[in-house]
Amino acid sequence: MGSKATRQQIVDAADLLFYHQGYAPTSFSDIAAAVQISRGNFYYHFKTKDQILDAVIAARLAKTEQMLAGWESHTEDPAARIRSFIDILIRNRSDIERFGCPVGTLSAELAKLDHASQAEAVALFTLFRSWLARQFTLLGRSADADALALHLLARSQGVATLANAFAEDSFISHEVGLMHAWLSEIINTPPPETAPGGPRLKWRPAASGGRQ
Amino acid sequence: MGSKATRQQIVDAADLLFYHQGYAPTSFSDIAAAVQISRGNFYYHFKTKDQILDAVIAARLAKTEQMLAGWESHTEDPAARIRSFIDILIRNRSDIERFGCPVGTLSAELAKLDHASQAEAVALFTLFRSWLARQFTLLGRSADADALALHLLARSQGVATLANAFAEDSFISHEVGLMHAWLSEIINTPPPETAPGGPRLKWRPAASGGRQ
DNA sequence: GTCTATATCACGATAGAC
DNA sequence: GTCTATCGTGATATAGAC
Repeated sequence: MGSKATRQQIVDAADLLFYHQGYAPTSFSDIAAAVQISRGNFYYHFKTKDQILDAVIAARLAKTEQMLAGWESHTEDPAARIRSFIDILIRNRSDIERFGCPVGTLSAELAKLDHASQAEAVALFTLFRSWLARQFTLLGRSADADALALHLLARSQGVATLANAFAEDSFISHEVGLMHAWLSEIINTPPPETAPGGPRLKWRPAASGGRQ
Repeated sequence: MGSKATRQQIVDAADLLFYHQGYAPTSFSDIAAAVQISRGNFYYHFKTKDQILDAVIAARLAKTEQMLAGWESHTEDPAARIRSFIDILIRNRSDIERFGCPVGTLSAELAKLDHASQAEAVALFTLFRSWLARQFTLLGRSADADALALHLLARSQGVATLANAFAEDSFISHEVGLMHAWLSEIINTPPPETAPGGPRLKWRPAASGGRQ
């Protein structure tokens, strides 16, 4: 087993533990035990705990970029891409009910700790924010694309927080339904600061080429 | 200075520190330093850190009940009461941008810690939830009052989380505007599972007695 | 009720053998 | 690259003087 494999194992284990337990409460011993290496060996790969955090955030950024790129390549329809985002809440439901959203809870924890890497954690949010804003722009909402992106991000964050607190059966699916309805209304509503009858959609469904 | 005063000082200081730093990262020394007493004296009032947490949660519950009762006594209009809830985001904006929502962040942290008092932290959410549901019931939405309460709670939680991450000028006020608009739409929309023309509002504004 | 002093332990981090 | 052994610190918590 090479060094890269061990380093990767550490990052993966830390990623999971930071999500499940939080950053501050997770000790080197916890991570070392999960990877089944000694604490001493640990310091060959990372000098400080902060370095592990940075590596975990970098890994999450890369993984998230990959996911967003995957959604973009999967369909040309910006609305369908946004629906992929909304449905994260469904796909990750059991994890969210137990541990909340990995982005939101890490950002909140680092903010309280006044941690130097908080800005990098927020970059994870920015990744979603920019990507969503791009999709809304493609839908002809360039004027308020960023506001719509923030709104949708906030909605999903709130659902994650309350699902974590209450973990009730139909709450997430109900709220996801509301978010889909909201998106449909956005699509069928003229954008702000544009006279009715003006350019409505920058994106139009292809005649018959769409997968869906 | 009597013992009750010292105990109260400890609870107040712990309340603030748990909000600002989080529960786990806050040490006895931090609290003792804030109250300016010795660590030894500390243990005369609280045997364990968990006991302080319980006292802090109990204090928050009492304070929240008082706040909600105050809103109820201030106006008979359930919609105005709900607007008081929404506007917390405005009133506490600077704190929320720095530390997030005290209810949501504590609940999330205790969930990750698998802490025994997590249920009591969730009780804080339940306080708002039941209160909001009662107001929606008064508005004639008894069929979906709880769902509306959860929805509004989630919206405000999401706004708090993103305001904490980004802390941008107009985000909170913009989202609060959307929440007010949503409430107005709720009021002017026939409730579900009730035929149009049926009972719409259980509460009606007084002929001229209202303050607003 | 408040203090000083101390016990005990886990933490992050280092040194050095292999 | 991995290990054992260990240091220094700060944490919770206790004991006992005042």
